[in-house]
Amino acid sequence: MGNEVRVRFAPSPTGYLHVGGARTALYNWLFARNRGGKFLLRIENTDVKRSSKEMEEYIKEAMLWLGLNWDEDIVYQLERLEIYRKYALELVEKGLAYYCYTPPEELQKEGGGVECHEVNPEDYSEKPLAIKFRVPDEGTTEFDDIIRGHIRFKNEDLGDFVIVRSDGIPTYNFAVVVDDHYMGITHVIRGEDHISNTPKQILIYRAFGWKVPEFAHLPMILGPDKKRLSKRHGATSVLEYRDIGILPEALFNFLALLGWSPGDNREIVSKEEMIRLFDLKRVGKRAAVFDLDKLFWINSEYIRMKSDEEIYELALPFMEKAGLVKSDEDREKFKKVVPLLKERVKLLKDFVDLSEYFFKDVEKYDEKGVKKHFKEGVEERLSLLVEKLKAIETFDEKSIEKAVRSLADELGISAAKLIHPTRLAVTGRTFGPGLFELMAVIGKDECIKRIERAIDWIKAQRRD
RNA sequence: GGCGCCAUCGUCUAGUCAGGCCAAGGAUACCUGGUUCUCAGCCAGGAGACCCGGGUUCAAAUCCCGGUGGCGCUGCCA
Repeated sequence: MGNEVRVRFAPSPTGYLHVGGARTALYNWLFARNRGGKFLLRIENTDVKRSSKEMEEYIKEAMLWLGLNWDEDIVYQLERLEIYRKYALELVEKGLAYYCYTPPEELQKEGGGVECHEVNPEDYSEKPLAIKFRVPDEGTTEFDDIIRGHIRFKNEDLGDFVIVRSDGIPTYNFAVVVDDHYMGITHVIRGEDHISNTPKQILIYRAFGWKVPEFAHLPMILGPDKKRLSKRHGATSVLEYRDIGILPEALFNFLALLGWSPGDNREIVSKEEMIRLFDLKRVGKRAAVFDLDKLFWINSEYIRMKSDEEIYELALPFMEKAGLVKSDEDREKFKKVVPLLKERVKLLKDFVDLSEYFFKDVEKYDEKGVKKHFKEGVEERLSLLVEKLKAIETFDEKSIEKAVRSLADELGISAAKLIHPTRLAVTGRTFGPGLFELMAVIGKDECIKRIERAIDWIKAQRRD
């Protein structure tokens, strides 16, 4: 246990788990698994007004969905208030921290700028006092960041800072140190936005005489406009990606490679490989833009790697939610549809759009397709095809193809001239899986019905 | 403003620590051609980057300095 690696992810339950936080958690997780250490979860709920149990549950759900399991009991900051208080008092006794008073009116002001000077607690015994940490006027505080190398701050630039608020709740910088020490954290892996907090935290470690952990500050994740990723860039919550049909393995792979690379040219890397190869020293320094296109591409790769059965199970809920699959019969049909569409989808939810005509009547025909394929004389050709189809006994891919091609031969036209109008008649669309396999799934009677309906529709159009 | 971090194709990146193998490699996205009944895919090809300026060196994407730009922090938020 002495040199066991222990890392943590410490979200505050004030919002959903967004992709930036997820990547931080993921790197902590990979690092712990790589080193055979422990990955811990701490809920930083000291911002009582904005924290909620609901958000905590969402965060845990998102982590588990991604496969980021934590090893020990969750630590809740709010349950540890007396402990922070005790340690803060210890610093006051040592003269390393002091009480200060600010009139309540002043505290209402948003955005800080509140002045507060050292006071004698006995003179203010009835009034709420905050505790401030005393930063040395001189010298520097330095550390070696695993990712960024040596970083130095002048103490005079830091300035005294509040460690316990007048309501008795500790501030982030103080609670983090007390908790990380208590949890035995050996490596603090977090976002680059915490670099400037690090010297303050180191000063606190030293004030207690505690061992300072290693630090690794990860680059930020940006939106396409190079601004910090936020809601206005669209989906940022991990669960939103689940809900459009991103596979957890795909998001995991994508996020892991956003800032880190195993060094070879691979883009698709299994979780096991990542655990084996992960190295904080190979994490990049510069902020990365979150590229949806690449995520979608990775997702389509993962979809293709899975078996038809697995994809059926994963996509079924999307189909049921959309109301396309309602019965056992529908489910049987969808099982046959999956292999036809698996290579054509980027997201699981794409199955809904692309498979609609398997489950519903064709209500309209693609406009451009009509101009291109429903030309003079198609209705006769389609009628002849219907006759051929009616004669088929076993309505499978082969026999359908034979029927279509032989008719084309007899008419002296290219098969394409028959195939495209038929696809439009049967699916309403100009693109999709191979016509013969698609028709086999839809079934003989339904195909004939749809073609006849199309013939009627075309004739009706001619009259207008 | 102050302090800090960062800077390779549109995007993700390899290469930077240990300067030459880099007239900069891969992936994605984009364009073209091939394959197929269409689409997707697949195959082949194309266009596309070392932020700028100095310096060190026989040699710099790589080291040093300056500038510029982006981001972060600057709260009794985390």
